[in-house]
Amino acid sequence: MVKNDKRDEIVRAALELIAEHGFHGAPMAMIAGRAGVGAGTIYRYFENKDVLITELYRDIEKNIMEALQQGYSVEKPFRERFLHLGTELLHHFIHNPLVFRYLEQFHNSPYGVAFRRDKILGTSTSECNVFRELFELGTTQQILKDLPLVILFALFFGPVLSVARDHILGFVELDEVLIHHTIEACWDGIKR
Amino acid sequence: MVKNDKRDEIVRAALELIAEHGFHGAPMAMIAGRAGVGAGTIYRYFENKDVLITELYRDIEKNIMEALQQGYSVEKPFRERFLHLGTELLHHFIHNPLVFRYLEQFHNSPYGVAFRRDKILGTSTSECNVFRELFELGTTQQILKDLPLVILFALFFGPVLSVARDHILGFVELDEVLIHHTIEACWDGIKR
DNA sequence: TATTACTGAATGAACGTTCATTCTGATAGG
DNA sequence: CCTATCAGAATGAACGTTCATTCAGTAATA
Repeated sequence: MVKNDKRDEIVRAALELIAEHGFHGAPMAMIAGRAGVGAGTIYRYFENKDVLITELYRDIEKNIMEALQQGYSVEKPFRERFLHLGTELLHHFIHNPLVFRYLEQFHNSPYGVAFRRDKILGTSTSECNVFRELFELGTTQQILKDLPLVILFALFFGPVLSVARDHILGFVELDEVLIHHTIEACWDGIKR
Repeated sequence: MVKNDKRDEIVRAALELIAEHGFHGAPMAMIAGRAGVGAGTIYRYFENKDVLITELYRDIEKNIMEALQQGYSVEKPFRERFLHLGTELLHHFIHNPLVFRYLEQFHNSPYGVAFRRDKILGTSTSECNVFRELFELGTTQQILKDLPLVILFALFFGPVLSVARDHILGFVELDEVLIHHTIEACWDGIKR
């Protein structure tokens, strides 16, 4: 009987604590406590802390991927598709601050670099594929600036992540209008 | 008796190790080893690890500030001033990868959030002041988009930091042309 | 009862920090 | 010129703490 009950509790507790305090501020004992299980129980579900961390990351990435697909259609015009992905991504971060904070912790750690390498250079089945597809189409169709994909990514993800962070930290209150303007500004940055 | 001999060695070692391995991957014993001093010697110059870390941060910030001032003149037209600051900042990061990596470590840590709060909300004498001044001027003169300062910052710093990171990690090779195009694209994002 | 799931005290490694000791080189007395 | 004295710089082994992980024992389930 594979009870995901406890596994889910462990993952939830890990997300909360790591998002709030970072990897080193979230000891296994604390995660176990928050999850309402014994410290040893975690090791029945995850080989070690690294595995817990990376599996949680994959869960999150899958969720984001699914959220972005909603209402996305290759039929729509290019610009509309871009605006959709941008606003959806920003929405998702704003409505899931724990997820966002976790991703930040993850990306700024030894774990993160290897994953980013895959995402930018490789052909991993990651959240970026839908973006990669769109951006490469945009450059070949001369809709976007003639810049390396990595630069275009930076011009888009850079502001989106910054803005999401500022919102979550309370430096700015993003509403629908502001979100829209931000993504439009990103568009101005990448469009030819 | 230049008292700063050992202090400088300690700071240099801390910069190298923390930039490369993060705060938790750079134990005091390792910093001492790299600096060629005893472990206890560090505590003659710095009260504890936190003080070492934040003093190193202030040193770095001061250097960047100075680098940005070079060739900067409030006489020049707005756009030119922006392009100057942008390219100089990017140059500085690219030519000082250890500094950049250290800043990333710092900003993504408990230390960083408080500092960012100051930088964005407060009136600290930090690297951002020259940017804040310029951007506020740009909005009042209706040169830049009518967006909160924080958003404009995100539209500029977001891409610059992303691109610098990608260059340093080897995901893209930035040359003069590419740097210029990147900063121009940022300009497109923020200009009205 | 047999098997599996769970627990949390025990373990050992790693860390920041301390402090008794050693080193260094300047000064003073002879 | 030599040697004794000394202040403070430097050292690194030792300490106490924290953490991930283990495992012997307990509870639940079949």
